[in-house]
Amino acid sequence: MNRQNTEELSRAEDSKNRILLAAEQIFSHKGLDGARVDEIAAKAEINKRMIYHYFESKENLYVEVLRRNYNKIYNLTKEAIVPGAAPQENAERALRRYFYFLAQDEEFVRLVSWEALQQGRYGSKVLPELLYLLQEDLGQILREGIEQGVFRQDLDIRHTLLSIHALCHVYFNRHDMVQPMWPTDRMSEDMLESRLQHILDLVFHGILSPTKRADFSK
Amino acid sequence: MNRQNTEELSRAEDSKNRILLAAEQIFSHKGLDGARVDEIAAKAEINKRMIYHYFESKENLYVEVLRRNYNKIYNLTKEAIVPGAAPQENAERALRRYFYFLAQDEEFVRLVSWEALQQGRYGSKVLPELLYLLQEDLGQILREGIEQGVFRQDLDIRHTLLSIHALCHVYFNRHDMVQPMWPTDRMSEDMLESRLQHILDLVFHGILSPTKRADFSK
Amino acid sequence: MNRQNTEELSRAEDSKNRILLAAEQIFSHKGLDGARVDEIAAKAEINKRMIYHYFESKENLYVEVLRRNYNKIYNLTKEAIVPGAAPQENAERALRRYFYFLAQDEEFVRLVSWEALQQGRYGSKVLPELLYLLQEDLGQILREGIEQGVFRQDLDIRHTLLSIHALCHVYFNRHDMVQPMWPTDRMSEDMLESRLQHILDLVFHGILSPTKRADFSK
Amino acid sequence: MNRQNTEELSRAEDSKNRILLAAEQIFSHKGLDGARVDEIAAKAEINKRMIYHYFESKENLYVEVLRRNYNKIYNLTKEAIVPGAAPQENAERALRRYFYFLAQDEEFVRLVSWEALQQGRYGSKVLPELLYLLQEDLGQILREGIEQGVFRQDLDIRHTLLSIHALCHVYFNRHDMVQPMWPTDRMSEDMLESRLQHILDLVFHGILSPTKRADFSK
DNA sequence: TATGAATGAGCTTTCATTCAT
DNA sequence: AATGAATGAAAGCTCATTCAT
Repeated sequence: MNRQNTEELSRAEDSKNRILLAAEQIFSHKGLDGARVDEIAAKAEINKRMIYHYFESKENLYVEVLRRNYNKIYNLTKEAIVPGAAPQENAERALRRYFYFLAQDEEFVRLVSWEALQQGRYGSKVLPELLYLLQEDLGQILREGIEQGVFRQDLDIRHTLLSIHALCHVYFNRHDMVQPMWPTDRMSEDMLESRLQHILDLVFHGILSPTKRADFSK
Repeated sequence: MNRQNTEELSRAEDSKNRILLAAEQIFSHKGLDGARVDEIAAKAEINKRMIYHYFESKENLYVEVLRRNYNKIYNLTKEAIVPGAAPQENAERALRRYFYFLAQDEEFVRLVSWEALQQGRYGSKVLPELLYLLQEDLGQILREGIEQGVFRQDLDIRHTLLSIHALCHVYFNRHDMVQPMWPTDRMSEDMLESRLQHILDLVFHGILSPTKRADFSK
Repeated sequence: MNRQNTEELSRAEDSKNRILLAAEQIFSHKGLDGARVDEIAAKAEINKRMIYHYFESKENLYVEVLRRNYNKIYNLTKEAIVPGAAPQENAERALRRYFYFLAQDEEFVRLVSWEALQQGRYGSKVLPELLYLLQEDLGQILREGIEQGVFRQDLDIRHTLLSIHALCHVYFNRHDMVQPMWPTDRMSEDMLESRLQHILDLVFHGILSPTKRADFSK
Repeated sequence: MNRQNTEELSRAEDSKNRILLAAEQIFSHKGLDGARVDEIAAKAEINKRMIYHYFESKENLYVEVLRRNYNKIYNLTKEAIVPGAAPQENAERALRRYFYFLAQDEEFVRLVSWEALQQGRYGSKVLPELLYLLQEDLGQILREGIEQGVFRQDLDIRHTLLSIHALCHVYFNRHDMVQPMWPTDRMSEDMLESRLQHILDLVFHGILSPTKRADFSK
């Protein structure tokens, strides 16, 4: 009985998962309005009815997909911070981790972007966590760096966080711009690393404290 | 007869314009799939039938809106370049102009973003112009700066252009992130200027050539 | 222009009417849940879409049908009352009128019955008018009759009204009981008149005041 | 093994009963079309599948519920007839019994009404029994009364039976009319008794033979 | 006997598009 | 040039019913 229950449960759990996975792909590519429930059902290889059984509505399924995705970054940067390490080192580690997380999961990037355009109507319940992450973890690194005199004293932390976010996302986001700019495969190891290096370059040599640089006469 | 024709024509022009304006607003806020032809007709205060008369289909109207918007930046940065002026000065002028152009026309920003997510399916015919602008005009400034030794010799122009784009757009794009980060009105003069200053800071002190800065030991 | 408008309007009005008529028939026979929008559209010889254009939802169409039907009895009994005439005469006239109104419009009877079973969920907004009619008009006759000593002093007006309603409706309502009880056509002139006579008999000789009858020892 | 079988059987009986009870409630409130199999299963606290196991289909379950209900009145009035008692006394006893039977089991009333509206499509197999009851038992009393000269010679038995039925049912049927007419609880002891008294009054003083009343000049 | 998961057919509703004037 | 009315195709969603265990 117990085993049977377990089996049953796992079958249901499996179906739910297949739906979520299919939905994730389709929502991330076509958005909420562009996605078709039939298409999701077909991709999940399940009867459309089950989608409503498990998620009640298309909109709700979308929110669930969002929630699942936002959860992915919960523990992402936390681990990146090594207490006692140099702020610059911590920052680079966190940034690199963030960048490669996005590289690994373009669907996440796209979902976040759809949400942004839809004015966060659906994800607003789950978005704050993303901001929390950026502001608390990455922000913490920046604050420490400023205190220790490694980063510029006049650094605007919030703008900097937004900029880091932008510099990473744009590469995965703006498919349409990136593709025509480079002949190489956008997602090749080399290309990724070169983009990350550019970001680190840009970010650090903009945020390094004046004492680290002799001439800061703008 | 002639006068009547003129009147008719101008009335027609007017109708067409009202449709385009209404469409622009609605498409920019809801995307192609989210927009409703009825809504556009209502906003344009015109009979729905006229939309098909003038534009043949919803999709076509969308492309027309895109084209109109991409045209806006044709002459944007060209004027920003003052031949003979210092590259840094030219770059700042162009960047400022670009940033305030976006600030003035958020609908443009949003339309471009929708397009990006839709994999440039509709705007692909018109997008190249945007890239042209960035690569030719702003890119030209960067190239000159490198040649003149003002900007770093190892600067990746393409990445830099993409980054500038990202740093500007993100502020108008990610409504959902920006709003909760600052208490002040996102579009107030002060906030806009502070964002622009941050971008200039970040960009320049990352791209200035090593000779301009004493210590560039990365 | 004006004529065109009139024509257009009447065409729309006509469509709306066709929908209402078709809906009335189908709702009255199958109820709200049993009715199919497709069936209504087919019967109205109109595109299903128009139903939603004019009535917004199936439920709303149902309410509209109810309203239309309840309106039918607005002026029904009012005209039956001849001021100054004997209460018994007025009552008979009103009752006869009511009975033949139901006979003429079985759909009305059925709609009212569906509503009753659905606990007046949809018609509750419109039902009060029906009650008003019974209580004000027919009730007025009864009150006068009591005052004039023609009807029993202890007559419960509300119960009597309810009973009159029941005695009339049951004949058109309980198709399933009536049909097997009589060999003749339920709706033939003779049958209708015999039913009405029975009702009048039952009602009057129950409500006539004791002074009109020698022995009222129950 | 035997005991287990017994247990299984009684458990089965119990399940069947729970289903029937739940179905009765839901069908009586929402009708065949309005009822949901899921809802019935939930109310019966049983797996939906069992409904099909025991009853094969929703429609079949409905018929079973009807049959069960119609059976309730089998022996209802039979016992009411006391041979040799005065017809009026017997009639009153039967009528009272019928009225309070309905009062006790409103679900029965509602089911009968749904059936009537659905043109007796499903109950036609079981309805005759109800008619039998009325015509045989109550009808018998009326016939005796006429023979004995207690009831009017010109009394139409069938119409009278139909009327009695209507006068009783309407009170439990037309929830929507009754509720707004009285401030008191519709089902309170006082209200029920007052309704019954009204019916008896109405019925008897309409059907009592002329010899029992001094003046029957219609 | 009992169950959780699944299904297909069909429902209400929506939408871009076209007809008739 | 302009409009109100109408449409077909397809969307989201629901339901009675059955499968697998």
